[in-house]
Amino acid sequence: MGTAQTGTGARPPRATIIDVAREAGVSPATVSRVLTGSKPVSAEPEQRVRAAVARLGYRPNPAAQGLLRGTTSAVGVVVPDLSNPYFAEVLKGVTNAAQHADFRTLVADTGEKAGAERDAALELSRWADGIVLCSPRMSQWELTELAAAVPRLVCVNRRSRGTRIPAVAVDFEAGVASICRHLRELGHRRVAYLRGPARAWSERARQRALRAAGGPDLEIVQIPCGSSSVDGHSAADAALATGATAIMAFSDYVALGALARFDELGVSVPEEISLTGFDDIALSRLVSPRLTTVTVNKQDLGLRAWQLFVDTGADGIAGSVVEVTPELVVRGSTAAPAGVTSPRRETVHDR
Amino acid sequence: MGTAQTGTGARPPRATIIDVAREAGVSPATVSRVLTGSKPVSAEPEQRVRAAVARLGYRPNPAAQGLLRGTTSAVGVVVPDLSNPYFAEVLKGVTNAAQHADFRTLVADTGEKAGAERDAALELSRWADGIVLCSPRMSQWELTELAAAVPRLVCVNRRSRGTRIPAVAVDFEAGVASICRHLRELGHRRVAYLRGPARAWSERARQRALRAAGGPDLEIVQIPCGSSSVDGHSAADAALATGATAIMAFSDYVALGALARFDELGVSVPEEISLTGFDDIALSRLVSPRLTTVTVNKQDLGLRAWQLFVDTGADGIAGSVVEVTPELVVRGSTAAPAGVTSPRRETVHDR
DNA sequence: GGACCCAGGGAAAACCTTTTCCGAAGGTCG
DNA sequence: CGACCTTCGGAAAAGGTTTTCCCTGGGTCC
Repeated sequence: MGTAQTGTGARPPRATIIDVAREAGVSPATVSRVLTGSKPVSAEPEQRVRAAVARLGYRPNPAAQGLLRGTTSAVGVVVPDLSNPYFAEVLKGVTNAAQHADFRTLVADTGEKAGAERDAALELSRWADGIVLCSPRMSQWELTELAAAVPRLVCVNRRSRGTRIPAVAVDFEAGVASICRHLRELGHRRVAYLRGPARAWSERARQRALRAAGGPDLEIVQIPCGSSSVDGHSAADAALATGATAIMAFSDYVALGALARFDELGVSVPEEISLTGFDDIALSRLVSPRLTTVTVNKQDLGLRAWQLFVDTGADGIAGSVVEVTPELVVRGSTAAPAGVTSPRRETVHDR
Repeated sequence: MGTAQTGTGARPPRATIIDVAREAGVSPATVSRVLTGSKPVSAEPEQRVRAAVARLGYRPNPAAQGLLRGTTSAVGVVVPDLSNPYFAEVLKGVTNAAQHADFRTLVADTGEKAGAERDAALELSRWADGIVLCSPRMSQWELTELAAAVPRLVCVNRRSRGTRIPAVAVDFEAGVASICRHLRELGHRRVAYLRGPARAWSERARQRALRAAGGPDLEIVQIPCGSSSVDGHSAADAALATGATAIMAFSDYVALGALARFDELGVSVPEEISLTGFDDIALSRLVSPRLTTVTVNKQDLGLRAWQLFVDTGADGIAGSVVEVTPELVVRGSTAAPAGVTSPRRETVHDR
């Protein structure tokens, strides 16, 4: 009785617009007009068409529509690693926005392999009207070439100065700057920085910020590290050895690894050493002490990428870059260094 | 010089198979045969075709292929919440397997709204050859009806006894049983269970296991809770009030919330109370103490769902159900209750 | 040397929808 | 009352690919 086929066995071939037309006693053109509203249809045939559509459970074949319109109503999202909650959140942001606009989302995971990004994006772009490329690790040259080959390309967390590739990126420099300011105000003078992957664009942005923030009243010691929590775990000892009173990690993940190591070593945070992260992932609120970090709304990042995607005309113009300013959130993992009376300002909370 | 169009301005319309045929001096049929290998083509024309394809950067239009073949080479994945790393991992498993088979992955996020699942799956199924439905919250009746309306439907973590819907599910009962055994062997006699969402199928499976495991030597006290870490945080006090010596949480997330609460209260784990999770998410290894839990390979879950998807013929037969047995992993959050000398078996590690 | 068979390639249909073009009918204004 | 305009709906083409059908040419066997 419903529209759904509840039989278990052979599935009848899907009804076409011709079946509907026959059922309603009109031409296929009329059915199309009723469904798309491209041209008005008088009430009586419209009724018959709608009834026939419901009766047959007809839904237009997207392939045929796509063939004719030359457009797919889909957006492709390419991420380095779906296991990373950061990218999962960005994907969610894009998907939700796209769903709202009746767009489908295609997803590809490159497994953190820079070499796979190009092919994944190219392949996905056949099935989509454009691509959202998250934190691409590929070279600048490769990216430029890709942008020319893909109808619409939007980058997340990768700005390329020379090109006109639309991008939405966290303002890493502002984030690092606010962490540095926070630590300096607490009285820290020597900070160890756990570096991210050298090839990552966001790491280079952080380095720029560190050069600006470092100075006579804030010495920054660089420790090679990485982007995973085990990297942070391994690098923690070297960071301690520098004699720094605070450690600034590349990301929350890295910071959590370091935190686990300190726990093993019996080094108490923040009493003996302060620790900061970056990104504000969900876990950072669950560990003890809760992590002082910089928060970025990852779903918002995805949403803005979508908007950029929409704004970018099908002709591929528009090269706007959206910067998202992250916010410092002070929690329990930072304090004044031992021997320094904490400055009496309760709300260091940046805006 | 390369195949990619590096010009910045107007994008030329994509080359069609007819352009290639003209360029190679053959018919479109021959081009198709070269590319699909559907019929042998002699060496000399094949060379010309391949050269022309490379020169024009031709790639077949998937919409046209889909229209003709009646198939999309895509699989849709419907998840309750992409922010949940659990589902992100399952998605990754499906995507990787699909990528291997030259399939695209479409994704939809229902925002944990059971009412949205049906429509999302139905809509996605227009663009895909089938659907992988993760932890559906919808009613049994609705699920059965959906299975009839979607070409191929595979469920993850939801078995429905009456129907022949292929499914891959964690053996929650075995997981809960192994946790209970572990706690009993440590000497615990009274355990508080932080319940998951009542409507979740996996919660009902856990209840079955608890009924089997509970008995004179193991009393289980049920505490209403939920599935998020804040739920665990809130329910922790009630669990403590029961006087239980161990707490079994619905999931790792919930357990982490409870752990954070214990930290606030100054209740030490595992000395004063033992705590267990379920799922073994990445964070569980980073907190202190590290969480005793049951590990399930979420990507493997996705991979097996894909295999089931492949096995399920286009005619929709096959109703096999794959059960994945989770493994107990003992870490620092469980110990013998106070006053009980820990039984001397170092490796309680289940198989 | 002739007949038959096989392989290779071209023409055209089919897949399903949208949209343009056109024809017919009805209404309105002169 | 007639002519023109408007509105509605049908026929047909277009969109790009695959595949079937068929034809031609060359090789082989008798």
